[in-house]
This record gives sequence, C-alpha cells and structure tokens, in this order.
Amino acid sequence: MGVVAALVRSSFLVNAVYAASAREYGLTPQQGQLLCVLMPQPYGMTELGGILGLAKSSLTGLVDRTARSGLVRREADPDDARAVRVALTDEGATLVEEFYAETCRRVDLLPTGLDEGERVQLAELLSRLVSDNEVPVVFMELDEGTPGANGR
Amino acid sequence: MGVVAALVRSSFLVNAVYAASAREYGLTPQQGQLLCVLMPQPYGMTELGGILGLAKSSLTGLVDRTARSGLVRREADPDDARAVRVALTDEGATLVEEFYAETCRRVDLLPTGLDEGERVQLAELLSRLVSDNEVPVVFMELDEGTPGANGR
DNA sequence: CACAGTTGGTTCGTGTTACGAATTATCTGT
DNA sequence: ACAGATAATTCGTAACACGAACCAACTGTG
Repeated sequence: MGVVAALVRSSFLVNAVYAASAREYGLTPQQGQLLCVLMPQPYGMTELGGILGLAKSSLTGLVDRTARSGLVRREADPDDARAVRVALTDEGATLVEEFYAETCRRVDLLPTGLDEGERVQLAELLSRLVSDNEVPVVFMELDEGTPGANGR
Repeated sequence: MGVVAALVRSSFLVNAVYAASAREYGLTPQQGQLLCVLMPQPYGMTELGGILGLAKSSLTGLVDRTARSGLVRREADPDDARAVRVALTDEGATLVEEFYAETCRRVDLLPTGLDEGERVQLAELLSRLVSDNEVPVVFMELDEGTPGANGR
C-alpha cells in the first residue's frame, strides 16, 4: 500500500474510533474535540475557530449546544468586552477527562500489531508529518493518559 | 509526541486535506468518499453502509443527494428485485477521477519532510495498522494516481 | 405450497454540523 | 473623534446522521 492510501485509510480508522468513543460518552465527535481543546485552558471563539478549522458562525452553534448540555460555559473576557472565553464547566472537565483517557486507550490499541520499536518509529514519523504541516493542537499530550505504550 | 497523539493529529490533518480537496470539486467529503468507493465497481446500499460505516437510513439520503447532482445512479439488481446497485454515472466517473488524483497529489505532499526511505517505512507501518484493524476499503490503490512517491 | 421470519431499502422526524451574509457592539489607530 | 478593524451572534440554507417504523421481496422449513 502506498503512503497516500495508508494515510487516508488510517485516518478513516482513527476517526471511527474517535467517533465511537465520543458516542459512548454522549458526545458528538465535534463536541468531544471541543472539550479536548479546552482541557488545558479556555479559548476565545475566534481562536477556537482557528484551532478546529471552523467558521465563526459554525462555532457559535457548537458552543451553544455544548453549553446547553452543561459542559462548557461562556465567560466574559476581562480585557475585551466583545470577546468571550469558552471554558469547561466542572461537569465538562470531569467528562472530558474520562473521554480523553478512554479515547487514548482505544487509539493506543490500534497499533497492537507493532512492537515497541515500531510504535516509536511510527510516532516519530507521524510527529514530523504533523509538525511539518502545522496541525493545530486538537489533541495534546498529557504525560500519562496513554497507558503503557507511548514510548515512555 | 506519543503514538496516540500523533495518530489523532495526523488523522485530523488528512481529514482537512480531504475535505478541502472535495470542496474544490463541489463535493462534500461524504460524497467524495462515496464516489471513491464506487470507483472500482457498483455496490448495494447495505454493502455501502458497511464500507462507509453508515446506517442504512443515512445512506439513502447521501445517495439521493449525490444522485440529484448527477454523479451516481441507482440500478436495479438483476438477482434481487428489492436490491439496488449504486453506480457512478459517466459524469461521476469523470469527476471522481480528477478528485481522486488531486486528493492523492495533496496527501502525497504532506510527508514532504520525509525522505524516500522514511516514506516507505511510514507506509509500511500504517499499512499494517490498517490491515490489522480491518479498515474497509474507502480509498483504494490505483497504481498511478500517487505521482512520484509511493515507493514505485 | 404456504407462511413466518429475514433481508434490502425507503420514509419520517429529530438533532447536529457547517457555511456565508448581514448585523451589533466594542476596540484601535490616526 | 471617528473610520475602520475585530469579536461574536443571528439568520437562512443545506447536508449529515440516527433510530423507529414501514414495505416489498426473498428464504427456508414444514
């Protein structure tokens, strides 16, 4: 299989795993992604749009729906009366922690056919792919959280 | 970066490229995917649902919309009066050929930071990931179509 | 052959996702 | 002070996705 087909198919696979995991936590993949982005810190709408690759108008709705289910909250930006900071609620923080851990667990299960050295190699190659192409941080590193397999 | 984050982010990246490419051909990502699946041969609705990971009812709509824009057609299954075979129209075949080629070209551009040996290695590792996890053939191999870089 | 059960698809209702254009309110630079 | 830029929202539209209910054609077992 060529590198192109391999990339496209593996991305399809990871997507499916992500979506299935989200679903079990009562989240849509987009809501899950939003929560994951917000894990380390709150963000403004425009910033979020950049990270998630969405138009502002798309984001308003996503945040609305996620807020309606009590997982995020709009806070006023102290420095700019126009702006808003989207932050996790306590409930959202709890939920995303579980969702994130479970998703990591599942994704981590995908390369079980690879031995440790190969996993490291794959991680290294993909990392370069990602950093060479300026992918926004839609899924960060949390030290633990990837039980027993991320190369340290 | 651990293998989990690398997988999730690269999949986000590939998705974005796929979606952008589709958009330029007037396709939604889903329609693009449908067309790509149909490239080698027609399929029944149930089969398509399995390949694309969609519920039957979701597929009806997708095929409806894609048919409405003249890209696919429902043909009667000669062996089963209930069943339907979804096939590309001439227009759809032409379009998907271009879309597929362009998408390959773009995805192929992603790992430009890797040398030839690394690309081959990445392809090999991801191929195993994909085949170990029984990913449906949402994006096949077409020999040429991945200009100048898929290891032959 | 008959008919219960399965299978292939569609329909319907609901909610989510995504966009662009237009709008409002606040900020910024000159 | 005020013309623009910027942060968000609203609105209208279309696509997407699901489950439940449904219909029609197939299948196997008696």
